[in-house]
Amino acid sequence: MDIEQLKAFIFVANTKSFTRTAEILNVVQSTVTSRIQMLEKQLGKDLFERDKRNIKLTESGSVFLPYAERILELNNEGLKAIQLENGFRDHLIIGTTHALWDYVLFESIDNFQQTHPEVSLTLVTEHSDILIRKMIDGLIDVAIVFYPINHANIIMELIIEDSFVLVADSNFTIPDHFVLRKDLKNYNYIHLNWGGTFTGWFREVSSNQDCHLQVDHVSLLLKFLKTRNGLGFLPNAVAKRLIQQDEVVIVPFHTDIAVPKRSIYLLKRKMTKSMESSELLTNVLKEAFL
DNA sequence: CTCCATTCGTGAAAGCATCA
DNA sequence: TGATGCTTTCACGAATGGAG
Repeated sequence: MDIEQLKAFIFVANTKSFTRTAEILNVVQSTVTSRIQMLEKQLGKDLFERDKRNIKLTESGSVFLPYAERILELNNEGLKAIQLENGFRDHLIIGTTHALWDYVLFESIDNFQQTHPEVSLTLVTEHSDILIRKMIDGLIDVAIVFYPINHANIIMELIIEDSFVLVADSNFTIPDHFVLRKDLKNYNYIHLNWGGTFTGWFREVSSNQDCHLQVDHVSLLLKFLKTRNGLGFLPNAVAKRLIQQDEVVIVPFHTDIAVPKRSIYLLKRKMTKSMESSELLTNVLKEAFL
């Protein structure tokens, strides 16, 4: 029995799919099959009931699942304990997206480490779906993501219901009237697709018209806002910090199609160790959004 | 160092169910 | 009924480890 077999078992149990598990673990599907088969052979029991279309845990599988999760957790704690040999009291791995690191959480994390030198941190930058996978896999302790998740080993908390604002570079001359959606193309609109509810909303707002320039990173958007004197949408949480820093200004925007909300969630792995540090850190992270 | 057995992962193909 | 999706099986190659 090895860790890879246990991971395969836990993922198949959670996803109810060998194929999905293979995608998550970055192996071909038959590898998942053989790992499960090996595990079943070693345990002398079937872990899954397969019919031709669906799979579900057998009674033995259900009994074994919490033990498998505990073994994996112990393995991760062991790895973490080795990392802590260099004298830190705790080590936490935190993940969120580029935009939130750069424009919302950077100062808070910086301050946290200065006030808590006994806690070593590893910061991970990924999209929400990958962060959630890593959380489930026990590779991340704390994450801030845009999608909710329901998992036995993860505590989820809604931080804020964010929204979007139209912004421009701080040198932009704000018009004395509301910018309307039909006006966007006359204002050098630069598009950054924020995903989720924003995608559908913007499609409606723009009447499915392609944008002249699309970017995939906030820093790039800011550069173009400056050089092209253009407009672009930012989440409130990101815009707030940039307004404080005098980088951007809000441009009054009016639309008959309500600007969508976007929930931001804090995910925290249920841990037996590092609970105190994790609590301190998550409070700091939450405060950054106030 | 070489040989050989074992283990592991891969792609292709087969078999089956579901759905339009 | 064909397209699609899912799991299993099989042959193959690469990596690994033990024996001599």
